[in-house]
Amino acid sequence: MAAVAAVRALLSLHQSVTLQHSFGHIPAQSPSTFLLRVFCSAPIDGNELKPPVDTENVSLLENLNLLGVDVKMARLRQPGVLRKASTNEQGLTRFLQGKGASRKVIAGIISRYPRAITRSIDHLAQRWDLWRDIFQKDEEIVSILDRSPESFFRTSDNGNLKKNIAFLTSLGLNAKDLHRLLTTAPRTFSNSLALNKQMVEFLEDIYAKLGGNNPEQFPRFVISRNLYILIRSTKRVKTNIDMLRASLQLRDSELLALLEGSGAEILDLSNEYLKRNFKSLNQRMASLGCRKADLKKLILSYPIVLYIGPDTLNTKLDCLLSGGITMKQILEKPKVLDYSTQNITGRLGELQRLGYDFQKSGINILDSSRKRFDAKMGKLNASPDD
DNA sequence: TCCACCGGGGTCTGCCATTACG
DNA sequence: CGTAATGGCAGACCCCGGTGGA
Repeated sequence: MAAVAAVRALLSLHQSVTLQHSFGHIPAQSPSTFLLRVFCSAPIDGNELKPPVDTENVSLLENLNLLGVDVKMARLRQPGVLRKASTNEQGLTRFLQGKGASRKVIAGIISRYPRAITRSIDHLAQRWDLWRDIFQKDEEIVSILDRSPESFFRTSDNGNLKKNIAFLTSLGLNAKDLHRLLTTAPRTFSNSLALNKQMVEFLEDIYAKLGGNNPEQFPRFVISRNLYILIRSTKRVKTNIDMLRASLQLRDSELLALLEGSGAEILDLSNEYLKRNFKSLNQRMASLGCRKADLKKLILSYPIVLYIGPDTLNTKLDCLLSGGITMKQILEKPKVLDYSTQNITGRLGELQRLGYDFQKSGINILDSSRKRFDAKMGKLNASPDD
């Protein structure tokens, strides 16, 4: 998801700017003058507002600096950790080094989730082994810690982790599913067992109420379709389901079919986002002369359409319509909306150059892999009047 | 041999608020 | 009380290929 990545980058840029701003009154200085300052200011800590550094563990700060940790960032995130009398940054570092993590990665981990240095070696080893039950190589785990240190370190409850794995397995998730889940949504495994159970029970419940036949299969189905579901709140999922049911006036059987199909993939969207996308799609279709029934049919047959933001969706529709494709064709083959605007535009251009007639030949050609599309283009180029 | 149908796969953290705990 | 643990939130698509029927 390039868009997400871009937003992330913007966010973190913003964060680092605000961070610099909020610490603007502390001039950049070497570790030694920094420590000197701490010592000098310590005796005179009156009742005026003072930087939090006075009570911080000075030798800890020194260690962290040596490790290349961004202490400012750490202080911003979990200030309490820097005041602790005894921590395990050395042990953690050796441990992670032993697993193949670079200095830089380790520093990044501590900077972003300082509490990591409060975990004991025994704890770390045990947790690592539990993750290794799911991952084949230490390397994979290191890359996840690098990506999301919090997922691994946020809780110290290894028993809970063990129970989660057992619970997820009991739902029918196999080794491959667990691997995908832990790779994609590692936070799931740090949830309390109760929280995970709550979502699973919620799903079973809804499914049973709608008259589904095998409620015990349903959670596994939803999870493997939507790996993020367990790190969302039941409130969010419920609100989305209610919203879809109400605005499309779905019968139980229709809602059930939706949830059993690709509908599972849009359940975790934020409530506002789903609403906004729905509204925008509704408006656009109305302006194109579609009926309510068309909208309902589209969403039931291709729920993913609601995943697409208003701007992207409208651009895609514009491209397709101006390329000589009708709304009717799109409604019959909504999967064409799956492809990126860039992909669609590029293909439309290529096809136009060949004088491809969508009314005659349909639009299936747009829904194909790059390889297949190119193969088809090769053929069309060889015999253009086909 | 072709192509429509269909399902699967990648991908997602870092922060804040609240509650639990000592 | 301070810190630790935990829950929740915003953010916002794309692509590939097996397969069975024509």
